[in-house]
Amino acid sequence: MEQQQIAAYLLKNGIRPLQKRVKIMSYLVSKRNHPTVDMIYNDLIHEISGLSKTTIYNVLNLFVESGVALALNIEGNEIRYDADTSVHGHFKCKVCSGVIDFRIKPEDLPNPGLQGFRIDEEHYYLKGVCAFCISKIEA
Amino acid sequence: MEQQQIAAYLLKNGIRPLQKRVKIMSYLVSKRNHPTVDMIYNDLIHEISGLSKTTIYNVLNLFVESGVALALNIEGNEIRYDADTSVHGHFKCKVCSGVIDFRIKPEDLPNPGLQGFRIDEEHYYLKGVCAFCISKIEA
DNA sequence: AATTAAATTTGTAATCATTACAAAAACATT
DNA sequence: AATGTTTTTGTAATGATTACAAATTTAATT
Ligand SMILES: [Mn+2]
Ligand SMILES: [Mn+2]
Ligand SMILES: [Zn+2]
Ligand SMILES: [Zn+2]
Repeated sequence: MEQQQIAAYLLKNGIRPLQKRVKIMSYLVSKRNHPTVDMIYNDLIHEISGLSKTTIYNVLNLFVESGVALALNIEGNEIRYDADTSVHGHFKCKVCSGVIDFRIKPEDLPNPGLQGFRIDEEHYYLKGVCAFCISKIEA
Repeated sequence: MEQQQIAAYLLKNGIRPLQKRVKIMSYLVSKRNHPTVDMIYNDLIHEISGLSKTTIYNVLNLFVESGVALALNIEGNEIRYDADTSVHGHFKCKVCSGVIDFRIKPEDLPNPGLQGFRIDEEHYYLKGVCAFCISKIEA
């Protein structure tokens, strides 16, 4: 996606499309790697000189509050971020610690039967070992 | 459940049923409140004199590794523990921060279609506002 | 283009949950 | 009781996140 499109997308969601915000969203959208703050920082520090980790925290928190990113809490010690806000599932591999998507139809998620509750977010997380790591172990 | 039964249950799962371990598991089983380490500590410190928070961490980690408890990472800044290791869903209320169960049939969870993957854990988390908090807000 | 006010970013310090570690205590075995 | 092993404890270290005030950038106005 072009930086232009990303700027327009942010603007439509009430976020002023400042340079660093566009770069961070652009990173999320293009890499699709469910990164941690540290991963984003280590990748973007080469591209954006004088980037602060605090800025990444600020921008990501803004993105989550504004609904243009999801914060994934698959494991207690790290938050991963996702620009894909559609309903989909996540698998985390214990070996390579990669997080990958799998598509699910929202209507296929089981009905919780919680009468009178307001549901804002649904997360479906799986943990295990990915096919790539299994094949490496067997070899 | 009796302390005797809990001791037998721990033993069956390869855990020596020491006093503090039995008390902590007994707490989890009877309260069913998905507590944090701090909640357990603040409740049990009255009952067990000289209890250390480190012990609770040690024991819970042992429980999770041994498969008699689940660690729930619904939000990034806290881990909650659950002695119910069956497949079921969790709802966390943003207002009262309570975590409640909802029953789901394992076979009702959508198929991720991850060919060649080994899946060890499945977590289905919902977030929102519970019926009780909604009724309080409306009143 | 210079002025100004508001919003954003930065760097550092503070916070909070968790883990590391070594000494003390409890436990089991002889 | 003596010995060796396991568990618990208390404190210090770690690591991720937030708080905060100063510096910078941005956008609007002269
Ligand atoms: Mn995703
Ligand atoms: Mn539960
Ligand atoms: Zn893997
Ligand atoms: Zn509530």
